[in-house]
Amino acid sequence: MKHKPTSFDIAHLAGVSQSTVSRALNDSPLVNISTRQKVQEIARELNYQVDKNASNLRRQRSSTIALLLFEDPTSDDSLVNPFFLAMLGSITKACAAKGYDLLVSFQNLDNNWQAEYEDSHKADGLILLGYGDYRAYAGKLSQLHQHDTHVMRWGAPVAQWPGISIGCDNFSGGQSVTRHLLSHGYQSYAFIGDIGDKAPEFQSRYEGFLNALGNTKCRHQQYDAISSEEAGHLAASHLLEAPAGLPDAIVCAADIIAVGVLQQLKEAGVRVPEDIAVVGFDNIQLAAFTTPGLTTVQQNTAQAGEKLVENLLLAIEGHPTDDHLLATNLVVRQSCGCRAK
Amino acid sequence: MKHKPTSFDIAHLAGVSQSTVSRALNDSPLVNISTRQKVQEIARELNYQVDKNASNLRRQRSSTIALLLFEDPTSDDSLVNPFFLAMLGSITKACAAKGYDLLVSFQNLDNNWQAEYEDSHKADGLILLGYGDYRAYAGKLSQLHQHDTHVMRWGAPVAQWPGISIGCDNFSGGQSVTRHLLSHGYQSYAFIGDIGDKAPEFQSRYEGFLNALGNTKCRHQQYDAISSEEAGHLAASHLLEAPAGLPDAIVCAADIIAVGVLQQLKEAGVRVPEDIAVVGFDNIQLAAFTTPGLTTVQQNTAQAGEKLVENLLLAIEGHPTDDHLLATNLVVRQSCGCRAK
DNA sequence: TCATCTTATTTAACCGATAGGTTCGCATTG
DNA sequence: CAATGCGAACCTATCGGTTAAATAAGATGA
Repeated sequence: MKHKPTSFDIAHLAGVSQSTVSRALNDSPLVNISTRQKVQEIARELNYQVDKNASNLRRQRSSTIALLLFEDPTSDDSLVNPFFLAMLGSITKACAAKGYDLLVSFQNLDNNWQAEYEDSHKADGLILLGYGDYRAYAGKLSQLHQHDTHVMRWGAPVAQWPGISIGCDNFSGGQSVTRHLLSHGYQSYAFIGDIGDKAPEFQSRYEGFLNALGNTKCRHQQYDAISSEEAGHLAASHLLEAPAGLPDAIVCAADIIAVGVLQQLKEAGVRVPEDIAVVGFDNIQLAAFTTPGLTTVQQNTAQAGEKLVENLLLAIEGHPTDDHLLATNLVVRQSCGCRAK
Repeated sequence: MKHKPTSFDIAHLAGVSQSTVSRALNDSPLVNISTRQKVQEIARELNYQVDKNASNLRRQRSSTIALLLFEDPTSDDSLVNPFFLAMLGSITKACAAKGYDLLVSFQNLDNNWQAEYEDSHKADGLILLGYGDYRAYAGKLSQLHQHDTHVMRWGAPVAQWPGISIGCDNFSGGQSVTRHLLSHGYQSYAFIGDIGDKAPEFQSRYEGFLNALGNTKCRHQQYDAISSEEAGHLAASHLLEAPAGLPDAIVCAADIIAVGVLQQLKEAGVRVPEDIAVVGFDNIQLAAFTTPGLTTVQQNTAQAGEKLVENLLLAIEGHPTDDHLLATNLVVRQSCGCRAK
């Protein structure tokens, strides 16, 4: 057998027409159960596989989703990435469960995603996973939206931005980790992380932080820092030099920042958690290996992937969906002052 | 304009036949340069994109490569993964550069990859990226080979296994890191890592280790360990209990193992590198954050991705290729005894 | 001037599966 | 006995390109 078997080959062997084969393989009730089985049997023997391209062409859909990862070249991706890998894993699995394939690509903002993937029928919809300076692609988003592309974005919902997004509940995450610190009895707090428009996630975390402190008499301050170790260094040294002295606890908007903070404190001879508590956000794998182990907030990536895929498929089928927030999970280690396990 | 523009729409607008449009868009010299430009101009205005499915169907190729990640459920993937993400990044970029798309999927060994991807014309070839117990899929490999699937595998070449593989030069990597330790003047060595058939990479690293020690009078021993932190713990405690006492230096077959070793040594009150040197292999991101920083061997993932894609495309085009080893790069930190930067 | 060769386009045959419409055969019913 | 109903399988147009083969118009040469 030199050439790949087609449905005609099966039709010939089964003594039926080719269209009957197609129906039989799709388990159509229009064809008698016995012929159906006979056809399927032959298909199995021949190792027959329907040609995806022919099928897609005819059905005008690809049963494929494109996952676009876009990165801000200025950010240190080697430290952020693991989170996306976890997402990738859960997204591929969710896609597979729904019978969709996943096309993955790293993108820059210049590309015309709509044209590249949806117009060409390479994919039925897009999932955007990005990090870095978000403002850069707000314009892109509205463009996609205008084209009626089926898009699902990972990240915090932003009122001004068009389209649907799925993200973790940064507010309650920030709230719960702060409450945990409060339960230790700490009186003064510092939040390290940008809270401007370009970092909506950090902003929500900060709001959760503020909300938790709410009616307490605790003092608090805030320092800017992008998502990087260096920014953590810098912010920590500012804290160390502050005339007011160190707070009891530091809430970092991201684990990477916390890692930088821990290093800086260590250099300065400040002990964690004896002298000061430090917590992060993200639960990157590194968090389990810092000394002391970093108490942090974990995002449910498995659920995130499922939700993204699920809602995207709904959108493709024409059902309207809405933004969605996923619950976070407090991961307690030692940096908050809890005893070692 | 309600429906997606097709080549017929362009043909109509340009006043030429549809086939001329197709040729013009493919920059065929068969069509006059002026009509070519006119057609391309119109296509641009309409935001036309060729339908990938139609094109693929006719050309009998998909311009897509499938990347199959398969994992051994017993291994702790959260620690191994970052390496694969780096590979993923370089592979997507290499594919994009060659005009190929990348389909990504996590797989288990039961699936019929050949049928799933190549027979269905979803992809023109496969790249296998796996870890864990390699024996499990040796059989799978020969199956693929029998089917003449176009496959490229990441990993050490194994004589008995069919198919081509691209891997890093584990031998010279093990050799160079061991030589570096020798330059510190250490006299006795331990290698931690499995050296059986199921871990061909570790085996090569071990051989490099032995080769470096070669004619020296240095003593050396070896302990089994799979690629996990726990295995590192265990091996280290064996070392600590050994009547012969601790060696001067430990070469771990993987960074994760080294991380476990470092932890165990720390608990036992053994200082690194003052009392004993420890080195790893892989340069996982964690290696930069251990205390002390882990000296290790880095694999060139960017080059690896390129080579995998390049050779796979060659295979698809029918040109025979051969196994390929990539150079490694020694990353010196403090755990080997070198001063802090 | 007519035959010959280019060059530019068009015609038409696919690629392989899907789905709407139709036909065929057989059983039921007025 | 002819008319009707119905399930099962078949016929055929179609999806949107690609490309070999056919054709038309224009240029070259004897």
